[in-house]
Amino acid sequence: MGVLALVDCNNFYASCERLFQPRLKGQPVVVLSNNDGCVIARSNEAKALGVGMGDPWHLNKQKFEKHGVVVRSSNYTLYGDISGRVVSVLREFSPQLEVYSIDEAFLSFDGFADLAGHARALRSRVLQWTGIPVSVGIAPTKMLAKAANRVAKKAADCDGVHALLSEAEQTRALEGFALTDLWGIAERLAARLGEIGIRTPLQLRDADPSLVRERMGVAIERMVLELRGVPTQSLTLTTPANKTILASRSFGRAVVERQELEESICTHVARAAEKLRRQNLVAGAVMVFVTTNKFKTEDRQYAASRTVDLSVASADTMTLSNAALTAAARLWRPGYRYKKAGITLLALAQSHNVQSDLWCQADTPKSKALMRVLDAINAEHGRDTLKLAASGIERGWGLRSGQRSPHYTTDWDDLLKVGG
DNA sequence: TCTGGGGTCCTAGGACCC
DNA sequence: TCTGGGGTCCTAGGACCC
Repeated sequence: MGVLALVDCNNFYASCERLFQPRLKGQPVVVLSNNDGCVIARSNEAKALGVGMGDPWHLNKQKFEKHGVVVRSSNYTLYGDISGRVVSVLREFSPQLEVYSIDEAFLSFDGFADLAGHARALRSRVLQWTGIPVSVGIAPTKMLAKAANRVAKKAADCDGVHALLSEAEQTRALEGFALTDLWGIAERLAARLGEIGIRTPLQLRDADPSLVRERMGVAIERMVLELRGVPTQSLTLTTPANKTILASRSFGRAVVERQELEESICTHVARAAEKLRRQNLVAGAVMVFVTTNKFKTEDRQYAASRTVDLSVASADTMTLSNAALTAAARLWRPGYRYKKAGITLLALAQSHNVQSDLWCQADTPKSKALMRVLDAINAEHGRDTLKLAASGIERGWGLRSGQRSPHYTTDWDDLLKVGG
């Protein structure tokens, strides 16, 4: 039987802030989202004061002041850096490791005799070397490891480590859980499960899997199996490439001018393009979206998105931001008070087929030569022979092979020869 | 005045193409 | 008179996670 450990950093962002400000030890600390909008992390002391996840800051300022809550703006660069350090310590405790999020990792604990002892050693070394406290849940499946971790965090007497290996232990732990304490079940799903008579984690575990599948779908059936100790999700040892890249921000105040919206779109394009480039990907489409302020119910509401295909060769002067602005023009409606805008890069593909010397600036002699080559090839062999994809570089182009591309080449000079 | 940002997966209808 | 069906893309929305 395989054994997994879920290692979860306690109050991660708040713990990171404490690393460099030892005076915050023992103090209630909260970390705020972008724009200092709402609470996204709380120290135990802040939790004890009743500060909730997602609480808006502007509605809680007085309360925070009254209780001496230390408020920090978020610093994701710092958190990412510390996360990397934690993971490198974890790797010393198991080579089979899945980084699940910025503050969590699943480790295979197969082959270790003293599981709890191994976990305690891990815990103290992470604390010693990085200063971050973690909790460890040990169980045969991811879902049970999540549950075990929850117990480890809650129960003061288990020293940050808890194992759910036997069915008796699992039953005892799940008895204290609500459905929504389970990984993957939130309010809506819990309500739907209630409709078919499933109101507790134990009822879910003991339900007929095929019936659950029929009524609730395959995802919930897998949860039943995982709760029984039957793994349905294995470790993902290598980080899969992103399928989408999103860049968005809320405006500090309502935006009514088109130009202001367009400026924000261009900023988002630049940030998303940076991420795209860093991951060596190309985008096949760009989607732009806007929304009004859903909290202002007296405002007229509007939410829309428009997508522009980037794989069409005809638009030889189109850059990523041109494409995004084209999409923005299609969804722009005057008279609304916009609160949020963003872009998503879609249909991402690895750009390893694209050699760096195939990248060139748009509107340059090289790019125009490239366009002539493509036109010639496509005229001769059909328009989809080669496709052009906007690159991650703003104002740059790269080549991506089409579905049928007998003339595909990764060499710039070859390509120019093909086109005559 | 002030309520985050970045992801995944799924579903469904309409448009459009062949 | 009988009036297809499969596939893909786009838009929109739902649900969940950290």
